[in-house]
Amino acid sequence: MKITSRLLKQIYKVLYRKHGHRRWWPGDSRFEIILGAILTQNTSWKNVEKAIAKLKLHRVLNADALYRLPEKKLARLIRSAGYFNIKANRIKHFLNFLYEKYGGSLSKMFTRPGPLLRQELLEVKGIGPETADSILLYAGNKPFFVVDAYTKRIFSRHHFFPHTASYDEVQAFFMKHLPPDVSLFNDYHAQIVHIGNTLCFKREPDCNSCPLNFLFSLTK
DNA sequence: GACCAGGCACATC
DNA sequence: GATGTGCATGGT
Repeated sequence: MKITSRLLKQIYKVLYRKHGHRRWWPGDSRFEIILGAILTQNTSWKNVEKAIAKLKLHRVLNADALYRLPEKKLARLIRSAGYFNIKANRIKHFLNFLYEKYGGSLSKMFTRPGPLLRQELLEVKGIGPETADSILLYAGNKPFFVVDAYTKRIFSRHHFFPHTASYDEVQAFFMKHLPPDVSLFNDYHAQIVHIGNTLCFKREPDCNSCPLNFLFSLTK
């Protein structure tokens, strides 16, 4: 318990020393962060950036404009992010939720206590646990640890938990062993994505290019 | 041309 | 509860 906690903190320290604070989420506004969280579902960030740039170019990267924009047009604008029909629909579901429940105000939405807001977000079609937690943490500054494919892959491969662990189990693991610090949760996830993006994923257990093998070699 | 990317909903067993 | 499938573009 204590050892795991120390190890997780140590891992973060090594990553922080190597990369500095990653300054996440990339985005100029809370609304942009939320949109990015939906657009990046199972999609590389580069493709999302193009879609966001297009929304900016067409001056619709705000709740009011997007709420009024027909879904078909939205789908065309976000084409580069992949799954564009599905994602346009998901964005519309979120906007309907935002307007019906909070009059279109993110400030109002984020006055809601974290656990309650998380529940509400999960009821929006198209917002699953990772997207909800990304919204809560990166747009709302609420201490929810974001779990993604890299987090599961890297840490299960190093036996912190079985690879079959569910999202909630993995999240509970990190939140049990780390203090509920928004800045720490913010950067920890960002660091994990960074090593996930930059290092290889060979299947050999002793591959020194694999993220945590690489980390442990630094901590020795 | 195969494989992957910062998931999610839905069907089926 | 676990497992499989569709959704889609763009980079390697």
